[in-house]
Amino acid sequence: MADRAGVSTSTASLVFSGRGPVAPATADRVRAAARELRFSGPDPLASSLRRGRVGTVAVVVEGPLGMAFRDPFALAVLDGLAEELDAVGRTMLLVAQPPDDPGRAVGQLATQAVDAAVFPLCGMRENPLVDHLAARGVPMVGSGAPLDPRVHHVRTDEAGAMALTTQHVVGLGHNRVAHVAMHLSPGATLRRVDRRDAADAVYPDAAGRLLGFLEVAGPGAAVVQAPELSVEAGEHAARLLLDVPAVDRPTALVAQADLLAAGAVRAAESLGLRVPDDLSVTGFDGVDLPWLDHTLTTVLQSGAAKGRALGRLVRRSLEGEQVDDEPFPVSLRVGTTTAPPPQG
Amino acid sequence: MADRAGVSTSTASLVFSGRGPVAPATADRVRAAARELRFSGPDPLASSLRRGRVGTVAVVVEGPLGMAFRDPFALAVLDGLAEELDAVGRTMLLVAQPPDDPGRAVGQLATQAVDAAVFPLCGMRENPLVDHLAARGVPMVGSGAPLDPRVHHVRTDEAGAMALTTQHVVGLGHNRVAHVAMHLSPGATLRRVDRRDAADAVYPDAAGRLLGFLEVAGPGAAVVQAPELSVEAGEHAARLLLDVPAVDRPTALVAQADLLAAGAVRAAESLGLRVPDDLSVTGFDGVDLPWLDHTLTTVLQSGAAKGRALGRLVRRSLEGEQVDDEPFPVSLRVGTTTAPPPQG
DNA sequence: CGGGGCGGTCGAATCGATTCGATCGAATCG
DNA sequence: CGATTCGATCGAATCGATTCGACCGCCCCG
Repeated sequence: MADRAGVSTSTASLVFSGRGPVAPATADRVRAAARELRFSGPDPLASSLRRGRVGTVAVVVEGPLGMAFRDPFALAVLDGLAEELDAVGRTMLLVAQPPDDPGRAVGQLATQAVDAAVFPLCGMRENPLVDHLAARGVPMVGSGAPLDPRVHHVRTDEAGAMALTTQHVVGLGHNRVAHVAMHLSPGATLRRVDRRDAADAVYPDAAGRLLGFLEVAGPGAAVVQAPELSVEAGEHAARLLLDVPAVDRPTALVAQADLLAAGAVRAAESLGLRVPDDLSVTGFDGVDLPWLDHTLTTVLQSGAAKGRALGRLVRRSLEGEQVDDEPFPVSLRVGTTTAPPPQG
Repeated sequence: MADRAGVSTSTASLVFSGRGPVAPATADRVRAAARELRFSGPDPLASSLRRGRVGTVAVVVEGPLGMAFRDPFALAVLDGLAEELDAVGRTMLLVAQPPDDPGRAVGQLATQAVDAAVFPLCGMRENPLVDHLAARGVPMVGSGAPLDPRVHHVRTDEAGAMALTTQHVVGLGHNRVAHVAMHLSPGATLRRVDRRDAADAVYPDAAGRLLGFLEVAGPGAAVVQAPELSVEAGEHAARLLLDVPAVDRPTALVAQADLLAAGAVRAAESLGLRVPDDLSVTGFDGVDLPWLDHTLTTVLQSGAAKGRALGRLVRRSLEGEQVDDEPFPVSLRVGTTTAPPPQG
């Protein structure tokens, strides 16, 4: 402690925080003494303990970081969130919550002080972490379906959004429309699914989109679940749907994510199908895929804007405001991957 | 505080930390009282203050998060790091350090308690953050050139590694070999650079690789600097080198990163050049590019392994060991993007 | 039967700030 | 010239644990 400058700790504190009235001369003496003693500011821990806030917001992502951030959309959300949190001097504590052991994260966070927690990607239902944080009185915000009333949400109408692209291809005249869904639960495998699977789903965004699709395409439409959110997974899933006799082959593939849609485009090309002439493909998110030689027809939602919306919710919770869920708008972008179905 | 269970705070602490000897009956009473009062464990802040450790490691990345993590290699490093830190119960505090205002991050971290700091991607030289953290006595580790003696490094021989691919294409018979470099300094622009630029570079890894290339290819070889690490930037840079009369056109492009190399492949294809028949292309890192129809000839370094190595260095620093810099091995992977130069 | 050792519990000091109320001198005002 | 106010500074309580040394029975062994 730098009270070697001939002043009390109280005054030194006043100088560093810049709060109370301090004579300029005294302030200079304190700063000089601090420099001399190589004192680099007040101890963050002690300071936080007294003031009751840490300046840290937990960001919970599922599974390995490398996997979660393979999705450009997630990155954009993170960016927007960081921007908004930066503005109020908060930093992000990254917490990975492996789907196969969601309790681990509780142990991790139990010893961590945080001002708030964000579940930026749609969380699962019945997350033990939510219970823990609620007990500690930590405000929580998330995006995705409004699952838990203790979490404030940036809400997307997943079903309605998914209906946008589905409606678009149906409107183009397609009547053999199939669906590539994201994984509905942790550890999901590549397989066909249907309406009933939506009810058991752990991830409500995937389930919501699935229902939105079936609503428009009809309950009999073929659906394949991709085990993870990646181009490869999308390719495999699409191949399962496309590698059949031509008469049964869908003429349009509606995917739940751009990454999956990109995989579908690749699958089509490797099977000798031209997009969009032989097959229409749609995605979801509107991310930047510079290596893809098409502009995907997709549901446009700005990841950065979503991240900022989450950030604003955090800020408001931190200021003690009563916050409501906030709707998040999406729109249809018609690209170059959809066209009327081939003749005959 | 849950000493309503009829015990002192000391005993309650013993129960929660599981350290001292406590009668099973007492422990149960304490736990019951805790549950009853909805007490969710000791306050992390107070606990950290007393014990002197927080369980948090700062991870400093340059620029917007979304940008930093666009590079799959960076993600892999992060994953490896997370894995190793997880094992010792440490979480990661993400700190963005925008290159145009490196001082910002100091303000951010000044109010944050951390046990250690990691500069996972090669940091810049003369980082003010390093001064601040050194003053606080926070151990630091990083990868990249061993710039600052206060930072312990996982060290890669950038020049030697870059020589690997360069040597490979020269060995195949190429004598018009050009180079696509990463940005050498913040705010770099797409332009030709040469040996002299390496001396002024802020990012020593890019500079090291540039020197390694020139060492083998000769000081007269053409070099273009890409302004950022992305496929698009690589494509533009490559186009600058390739879109010239055929007699002047390089027959091999040696890139400093796989992302740039992928861009170079795209540039070649859009110019009607076949890879590897008309043009050989090499990369650096060995990341997974599922959408690329080639296996890049590249310098293989495991991002996950590098992250784990960083994590181990952190652990050892935390245990108070005297740690040395650690060399990190790389190897040449010959893929399908290199071949002897076209005849004539 | 008495002393040594041990398991269990408690008091009190400590970690390093923030902050409220008190104090004190000087300046202002009537 | 006395009373009031204001600005600057200081003391002490507080935030909520951890942990060391002390204390106290009880058991075991000589």
